[in-house]
Amino acid sequence: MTLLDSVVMQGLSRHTALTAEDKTLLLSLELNPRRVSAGEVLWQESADVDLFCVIKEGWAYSYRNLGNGSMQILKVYLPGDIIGMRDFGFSRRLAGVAMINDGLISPFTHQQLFELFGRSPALAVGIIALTVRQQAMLTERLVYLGRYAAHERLAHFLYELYLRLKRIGAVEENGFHMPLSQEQVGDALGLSAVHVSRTFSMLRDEGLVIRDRQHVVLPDPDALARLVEFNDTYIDEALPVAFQSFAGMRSTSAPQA
Amino acid sequence: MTLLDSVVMQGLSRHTALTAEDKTLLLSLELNPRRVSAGEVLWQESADVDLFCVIKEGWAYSYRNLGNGSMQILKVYLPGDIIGMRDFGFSRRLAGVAMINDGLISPFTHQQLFELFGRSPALAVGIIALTVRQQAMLTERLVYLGRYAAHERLAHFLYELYLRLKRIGAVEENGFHMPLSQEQVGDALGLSAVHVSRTFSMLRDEGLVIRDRQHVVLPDPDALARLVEFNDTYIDEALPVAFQSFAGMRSTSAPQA
DNA sequence: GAGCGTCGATAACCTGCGTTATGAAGCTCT
DNA sequence: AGAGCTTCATAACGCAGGTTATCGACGCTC
Repeated sequence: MTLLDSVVMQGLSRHTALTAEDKTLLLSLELNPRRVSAGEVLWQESADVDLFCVIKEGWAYSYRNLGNGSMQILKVYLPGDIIGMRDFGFSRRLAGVAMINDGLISPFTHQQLFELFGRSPALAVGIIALTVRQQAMLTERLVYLGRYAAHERLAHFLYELYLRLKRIGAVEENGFHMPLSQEQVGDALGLSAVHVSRTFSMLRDEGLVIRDRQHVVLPDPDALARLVEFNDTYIDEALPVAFQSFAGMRSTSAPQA
Repeated sequence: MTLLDSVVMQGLSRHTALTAEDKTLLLSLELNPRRVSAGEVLWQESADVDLFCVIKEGWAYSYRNLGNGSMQILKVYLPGDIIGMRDFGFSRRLAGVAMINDGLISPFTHQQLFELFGRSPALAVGIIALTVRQQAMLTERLVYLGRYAAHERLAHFLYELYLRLKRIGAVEENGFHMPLSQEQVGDALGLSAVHVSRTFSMLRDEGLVIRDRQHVVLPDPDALARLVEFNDTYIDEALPVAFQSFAGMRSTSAPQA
């Protein structure tokens, strides 16, 4: 259902125009898919940076284990995301990555990535743009951790998931599957599991979030968006024009407004 | 005292080998230096991304103004840092940037950057590596905001400044000039100014930080480093070998261990 | 050198969130 | 279907850190 190419290409072609050759190159990244099970650690912090992955099915998260025994989840990855690009440019992993539920991933090497970059500037630009956007999401979370209260953090987190899932067609009637435990949500938001539970109850009482086990419904997404003043620049905005020329593209389509 | 080239090149040559032509190209970025005064806003959030800057003198910070009236400082920039690369790949600024004290900056355009990238893969790799490291520092701050107490955040913040300043020769006898107000430190760490003051007093009482107005001394930096379990990977680590070949470098020097 | 504005220290008070505990509901294994 | 595990809801309690206020020290300008 979530084929690698369709998801990644959808993301890329949003930014740049892709030739048939580009598409073939992209597909070459997903030649070796592998089943992974819930909880499986793809790599640990400080491990050598040998490969990156595209998630085809399932959710994953990157995390840091801290000296005081707690964990900070840095980012949640959904189908179609590329994992590990954060470590591009380093020789050791800055964070571990683990699967949240069962899934299917396609690992590829540094080598493959460099080759793809060398052969297609358009893809290089597209992949770098995706990476930059992921960093922007991290920055957004930083702002929330620093300056917002628990209910705003949680609302923002859920709304971001909602938008990202909608883009990959995983939202139905404003509802989606959310395989994270409240403990994990807490680790992402810098809250205790207990307080996440309290905060869910609060959002429920205000009619903003309905949740039944792993199913979440946002009855009025716009109301949530207003609550968190959601800044969606980093999710959808097109590349600046200067990029197009740098990529030396045989582009036929104009960037979106 | 802090010439652009010496600082940036020092950072770059740590990662890659630079030819004479590379150095000339780099110097071309600093042809139009401009004096700026304390508090001056270099650009606002949402402004068009037209240029980037190298800081030659003075400190700056990037920030987000929030709907609830507070501000989150994302990152403090020191002499030799490149500002604005966070927005590379976007057409609007994701954050504003303002000067902390009087300084000297060298703005350069998208155009110049692309040209430099096209002419020197080594410089492209080096600059991207610098950008990636800055992102890693942001991630580190995110972890601290999420999971550490005030005294640990402050200690980490000061120790990071100490290391970065030492690299550019701005530390003398474990002391350095720190032009941030406690209000600004609070905005960076997600704390109130009052609590920053309390926390400074605490660290003073424990003999870890001595401060007199804008002068900060860390009597025992190693003790501080242990307190925050400082992870300095992202500050000094060399590029992975694969990068060297990708850059197609006429390299004569080997990367550091 | 008097007046003013900014910055920092400290105190008093309040609250949001962490911690610990308990019980209920669902999941898995046999 | 019962044992044991994990997840979640809710309550009781304590504390770290926010808020407000006051005062002193310093750095401006005229």
